[in-house]
Amino acid sequence: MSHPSTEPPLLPLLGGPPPERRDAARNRERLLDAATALVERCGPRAVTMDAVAAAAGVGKGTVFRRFRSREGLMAAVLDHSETEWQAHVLSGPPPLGPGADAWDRLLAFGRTRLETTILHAELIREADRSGARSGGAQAFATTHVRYLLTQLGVTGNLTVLATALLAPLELPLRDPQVSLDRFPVDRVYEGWVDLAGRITRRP
Amino acid sequence: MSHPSTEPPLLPLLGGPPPERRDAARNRERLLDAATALVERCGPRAVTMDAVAAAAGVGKGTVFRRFRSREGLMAAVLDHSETEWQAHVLSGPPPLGPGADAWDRLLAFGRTRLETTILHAELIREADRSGARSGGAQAFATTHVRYLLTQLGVTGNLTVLATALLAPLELPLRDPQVSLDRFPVDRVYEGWVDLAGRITRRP
DNA sequence: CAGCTAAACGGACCGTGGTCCGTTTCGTAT
DNA sequence: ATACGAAACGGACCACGGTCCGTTTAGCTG
Repeated sequence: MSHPSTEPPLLPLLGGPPPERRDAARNRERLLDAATALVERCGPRAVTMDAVAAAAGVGKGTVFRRFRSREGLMAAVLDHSETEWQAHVLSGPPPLGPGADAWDRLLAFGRTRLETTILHAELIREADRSGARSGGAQAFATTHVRYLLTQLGVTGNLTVLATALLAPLELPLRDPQVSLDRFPVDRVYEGWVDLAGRITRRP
Repeated sequence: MSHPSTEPPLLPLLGGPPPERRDAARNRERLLDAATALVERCGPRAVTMDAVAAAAGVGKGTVFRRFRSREGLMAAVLDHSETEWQAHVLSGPPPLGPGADAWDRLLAFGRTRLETTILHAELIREADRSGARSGGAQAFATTHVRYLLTQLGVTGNLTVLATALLAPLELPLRDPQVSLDRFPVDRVYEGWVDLAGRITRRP
């Protein structure tokens, strides 16, 4: 024990878990690409883990070590597809991005979130079997809505209020009737604006 | 074609689908009982379809003919466990049942629904993998909330408003932190009352 | 009661999600 | 360059959900 050189953490270990080995990172990317491609081509429902592994040229065990479960893999694919929207929300042009006042941002948020939900409906369902919803996607939306509500001077249990506000934006998941083919989606959005007005106590 | 006696429907076939054969009904009950018992003993997560079939003394195919899927079976068990609560809502004593004014009924609804959700959390998760939620349980809650909102003179898109109102009552499903061990559940209920006030535009 | 049909039955069978463990590879320390 | 421990790899393996189809049975008709 005379040589203290066996201690790896010379720096305070800022980044939490140790970094990924190079082969691991490479495989993660291969897998994500393969999965995305397969999902696009066949729809999420039809994609099997074996197929993803094969397409990525990797063993099945590797898929599960990286993504834990089928649900985890789908969540990763989803997150990846939603980064663009998230970027728009965080730093895109107003009214969705910063610059507009909070109410207008909220409305833009609702509209675009509703559209995105419809667009990714199948993938969301696959990524979120058994509503654990700890996945990045939901967390992002919740955080942002809480922020906007605060900006609007809303006080109270923000978790409850944000949950209430977000739920109807997921209606397309339950009711396949609600699609982009106009009619019902506009109706939902209209109702949602009313709801937002009530929750923020607008006259 | 001279004998028209081959036509079964002498009466206009009021009851929709034809009634169940006696053996089928018997097996449905056996299966429901067996499933309920197993769920109670081992928790829903651990109950396999083979086990239910065996415990009911029935072939596996029969389980699937009756309940379509594992999810369907769990939904049936859940429905059965929730009948008592539903009866209270429909015809029990006030303020949950009829007799009290709509606002008080709504509050009682929220309280008891929250408690019931916590009580049946695991079962609900198993019964509702991939939020189809066409199951009786959710439909009942939605219908009742819409009714109460109407009584309170709320106008607008009631589907959207009811969805918003019901969502936070399912928070325990997402956050295992929220349990009956007092603190957080009271906090959620408090927040929900505030939400209900906002949605019905109470001062 | 015999005969018939549609429905219900059961369990062998299949595909897929998930695990396990012997082998290989990476990164480092000497 | 070599040695070595930790981490990643791969694919055989298992369990469970769901289907299929040959067999049995309920309930009617004459």
